[in-house]
Amino acid sequence: MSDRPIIRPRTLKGFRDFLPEAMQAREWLIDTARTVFRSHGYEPIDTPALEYTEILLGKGGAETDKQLYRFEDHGGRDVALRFDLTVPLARFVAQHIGELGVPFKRYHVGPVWRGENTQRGRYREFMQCDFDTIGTESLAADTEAALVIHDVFAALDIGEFTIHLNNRLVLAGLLAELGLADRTADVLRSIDKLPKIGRQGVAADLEELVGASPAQADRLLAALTVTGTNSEVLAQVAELAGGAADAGVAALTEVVQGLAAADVAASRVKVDLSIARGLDYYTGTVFETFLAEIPEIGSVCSGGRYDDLASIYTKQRLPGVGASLGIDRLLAALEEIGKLDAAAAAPSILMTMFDGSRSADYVGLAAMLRRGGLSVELYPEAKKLASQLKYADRKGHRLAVIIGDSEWETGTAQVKDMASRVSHTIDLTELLDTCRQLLGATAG
RNA sequence: GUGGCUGUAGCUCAAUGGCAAGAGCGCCGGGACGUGACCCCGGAGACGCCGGUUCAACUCCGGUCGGCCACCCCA
Repeated sequence: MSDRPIIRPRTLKGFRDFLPEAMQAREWLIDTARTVFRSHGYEPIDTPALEYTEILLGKGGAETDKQLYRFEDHGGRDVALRFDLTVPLARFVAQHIGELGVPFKRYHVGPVWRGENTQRGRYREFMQCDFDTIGTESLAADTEAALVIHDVFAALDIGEFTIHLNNRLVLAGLLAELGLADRTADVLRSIDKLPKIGRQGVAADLEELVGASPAQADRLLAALTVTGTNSEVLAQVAELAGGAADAGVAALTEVVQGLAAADVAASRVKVDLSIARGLDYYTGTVFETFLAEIPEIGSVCSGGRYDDLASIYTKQRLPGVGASLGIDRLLAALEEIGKLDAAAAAPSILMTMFDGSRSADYVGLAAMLRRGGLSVELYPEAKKLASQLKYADRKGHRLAVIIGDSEWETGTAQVKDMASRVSHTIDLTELLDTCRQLLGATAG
């Protein structure tokens, strides 16, 4: 015993520990996404957490905008932690595209860091999960990206969802037609508030902040709030834009038709011209994904097409399309609507320990069961049985194997079904079969 | 970045300017000493940190480090 003062255990603001329950949910989510990515031919990559600051900031990048964790390393280099996975991807493809070839499809799951203020669902260290196709302008890649989003959410089986589609060219055409093209960024920021402050609010915003005339605001909002089936919406918008949006409308049409051909339910795809976010950055198709049960948390998977990923690192033009799954936001949402229970991967058998001096025998039996394809955890000490069973209960084990002095003497074992509390006494030689049978019987 | 709220056992929450800070759940032990529900008994365990006011602070004030909420900003 030392009387040294102890250091208070704590984590930095915005940084989190993950307990097993939370971590299992994360792994389930990421594993599911990974399986879908691979099924479409996306390959995994990783890049360093730390990069040269100039790589991350690019030319004249505003450090304050990115809330960089930036410092000088031991060799005097100016370095920083990555704040997203897109910039590292740009550097990565610029550096390796020669050996990779195009099209290059990758997914990347990893932590990123931003020193910004924390709030609900926003941390300083958080996980991003991106997938992108680099090096092709074909709309087939856009369609595939949307299809991947669809397949991920279908595989997660967490209720209905809708992928909202827009195309930057449609809005660009509309704005050009209305004479607002020179104020695109401001207009987009206002449009973005549509769900929050409503049509009246945005109209006021457009007039006051952007300087649009009431007529301009009205025409723009009329186009954005067109309703109907996807093809009806597209037809109306084409008309409202007077032909200026034709390229965007054609692209959207092709993606929508592609998804239909892949048997994606029409209810899960919605052409939505009010999606403005990210349009600054994207140049074509734009996606956002909403969960039917909990739309208020916003998009849980967003992305789109960009013309040129890596122009600051290479002269080769590298267009691409991809999206990012909001892991933290999605998990928070699933917890809220109680969809995380199924995620707990329960181990199946707890081997209790009665006599510490025979621990080798318990180890041997547990190993035998594992060779038989079962998951077995051996309790590490000969604590009283009630404690061991309680532990089994807490860990979600379905069976407990109990072998004490009397069982050793008779060459038997007790196999206890945790749920029914029924204990079966069987011959030791039947242990594997009995466990298999009980697990099979209670599984369905 | 701005404003508001908040910080008591592992968790969720009480009370109080003054010698002994309570509960439920959880944990440990026992009753039934080899069977996880329930019940009974017993036990361990806390005022985030620093400073100030005061005869006296867990309680008031300030700071700090966290947490929550709204806004701002951004994907």
